[in-house]
Amino acid sequence: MSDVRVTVQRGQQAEERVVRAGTTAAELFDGERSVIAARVGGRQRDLAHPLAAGDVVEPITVDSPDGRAIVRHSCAHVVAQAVQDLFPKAKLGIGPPIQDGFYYDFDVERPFTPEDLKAVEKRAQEIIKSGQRFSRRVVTDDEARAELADEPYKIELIGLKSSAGDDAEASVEVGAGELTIYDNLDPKSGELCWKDLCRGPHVPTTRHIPAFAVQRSAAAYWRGSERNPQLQRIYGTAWESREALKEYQHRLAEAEKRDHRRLGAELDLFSFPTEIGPGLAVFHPKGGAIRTVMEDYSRRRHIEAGYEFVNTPHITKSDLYEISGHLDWFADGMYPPMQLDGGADYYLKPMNCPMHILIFRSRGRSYRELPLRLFEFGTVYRYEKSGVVHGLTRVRGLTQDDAHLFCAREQLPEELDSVLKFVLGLLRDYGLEDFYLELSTRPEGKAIGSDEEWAEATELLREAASKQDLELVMDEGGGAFYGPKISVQAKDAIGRTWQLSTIQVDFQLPQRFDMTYQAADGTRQRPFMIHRALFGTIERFFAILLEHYAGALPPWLAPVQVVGIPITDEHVPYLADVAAKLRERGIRVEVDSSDDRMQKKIRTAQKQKVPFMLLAGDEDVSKGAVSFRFRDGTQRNGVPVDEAVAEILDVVERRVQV
RNA sequence: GCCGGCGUGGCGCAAUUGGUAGCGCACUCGACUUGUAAUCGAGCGGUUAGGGGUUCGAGUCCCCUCGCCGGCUCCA
Repeated sequence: MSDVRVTVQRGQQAEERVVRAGTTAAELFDGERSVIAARVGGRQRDLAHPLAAGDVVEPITVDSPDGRAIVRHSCAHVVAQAVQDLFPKAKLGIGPPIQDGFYYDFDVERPFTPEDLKAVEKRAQEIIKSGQRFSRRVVTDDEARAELADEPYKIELIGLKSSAGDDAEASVEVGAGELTIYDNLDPKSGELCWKDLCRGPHVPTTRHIPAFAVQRSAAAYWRGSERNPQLQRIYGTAWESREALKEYQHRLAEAEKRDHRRLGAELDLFSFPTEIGPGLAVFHPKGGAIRTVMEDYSRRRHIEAGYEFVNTPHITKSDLYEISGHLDWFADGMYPPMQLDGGADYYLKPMNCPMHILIFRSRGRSYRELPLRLFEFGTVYRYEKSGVVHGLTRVRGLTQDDAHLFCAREQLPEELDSVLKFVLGLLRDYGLEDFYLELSTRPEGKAIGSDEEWAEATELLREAASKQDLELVMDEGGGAFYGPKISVQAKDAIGRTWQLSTIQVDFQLPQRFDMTYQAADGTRQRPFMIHRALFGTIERFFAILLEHYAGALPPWLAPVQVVGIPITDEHVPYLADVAAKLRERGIRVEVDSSDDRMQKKIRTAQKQKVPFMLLAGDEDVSKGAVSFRFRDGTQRNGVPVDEAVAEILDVVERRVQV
């Protein structure tokens, strides 16, 4: 056998190695237990892959993003094998790795019960322990069809591969080019235990799945279309170690504690009375206090940035949405109309833009007025499908902090740049720091306007986005029907991303509504329109902030900023005086004069996540002082009242977290 | 909209094989007056989401409706 020369690449370091021809990646990384696959010439391969002369080989370790995905993909196979062991009639769908885990879809006679899932997890554990080998085998389409005659969904995927090439939804199973089947072989006898159509790669044996858990089951449409049959999907997770799995489960528990629906009830912020209807929230006094601060600060900043405030009604005749085109696209998502005034259809308003356009159109407009920036906290109603309403993040009645900017063509680049800067600046003031931008382009098949208009609008947005010194991600086909959009994606305190602000360039509605202004040369010109929501919706942004801060809002946003806690009843009047001083300066302060003991009052305020507790007993009273207790449990005693007031005011005015 | 799960006082939970609803927190009243996360006692509060059925008897079993939860689809 001849020798071949290969390059082992580790990060920036490359190492030349001479090995026997036919040497596998596994042999190359012999003894490196964390290596579970390799990238050969840029393509992910099994460790059993034989190397060829000139190959550049990179190890893929189990704790890398690619490595985890491979472990999860392999674990999905094990779960599928377990399911078919326990439910021989189950037909396989697809089973890809996803963020933090994997799923596998099955066509089964009845949905899985919690007990079924326990049994599946147990069986999967046995399979993992048995150390079955993942063995790759290239097959022709016809061979695959013959072998998988009992797996109708797999057959369909093979058909997709030959017709559509690299179909995204089928890619994990069949990939592009050659078709492969992975056999799971018994380590001792070599006997075939299970097999699945799959592109791979996989870990060498099931023992290379260090830690996993079956999480839940849910229905999912085959190939993501509601016209297709529903399959039963099992979600699971897998990690490089038991510790990593534990940490992940801990993260899930933390996220659950931050759930805004839970915090909303615990902190008495809002509720969804069933008497009102799904997706229709009421804000309680404390939630109302937060909203008011959010809105007031936003208003102030909008005034500073040259916006003008408008107000528009909540219902309208259908004409508006016929002209705008919303009725063509979104009639299903609107509340059905009421017939009034002898036959006119009145709709609850699902969008503010047409109304703002009518304000623009209410009189002749001059170029001197542009850019005209109209802003409104506009409440709209959308008939979201019953299965999708979710806390405050997906509701049926919502308030957009909606602005429409009307400007001349040559003002667009400057206006887009400044609105992006404005948006990002304001989001930072609310405590979000980590952003990236997403550019959504024309949605195929459901868009109005010419290719040229779309291209121009998209390019304008791209230029504005590229000036912001932020990562820009493309979202092909994700735009609205009337124009492309930039969305601002923000990461929260536990690393989840939320789509917040959207900025859209719209060439269409100004045409549809025949908007004009008079230019300097006396001609009539068509204005350009930018749609912009900053929070997106107040309700949703409220929820995001609540989860970001885990309910412990920074003092400027906290519904109750200060609670006075007397050591005994005698000290209530003294604290009432302190509270009055704070209240005069606009601080939201309460004195707990209940007949609870002082310790209990501290506990109560702590659980309500109040930023400042001010305690006062004889010692403080005699010195004209108060004692601070902060949310983290630390305290500062004997602070002169004026100093305490000044400190609280300072923190609130600077909008910092404590 | 689709699939599955769930629905017990304001909140969190309990109630052996169907036998007639209980606890903690909160709330009200009383006592206590205390220096940094729960004082003690008493009391109020439920047609077990709503409706129908099976049964001598239903919170427990069956059906329908409503709502919530987890997903899918959707998201102007």
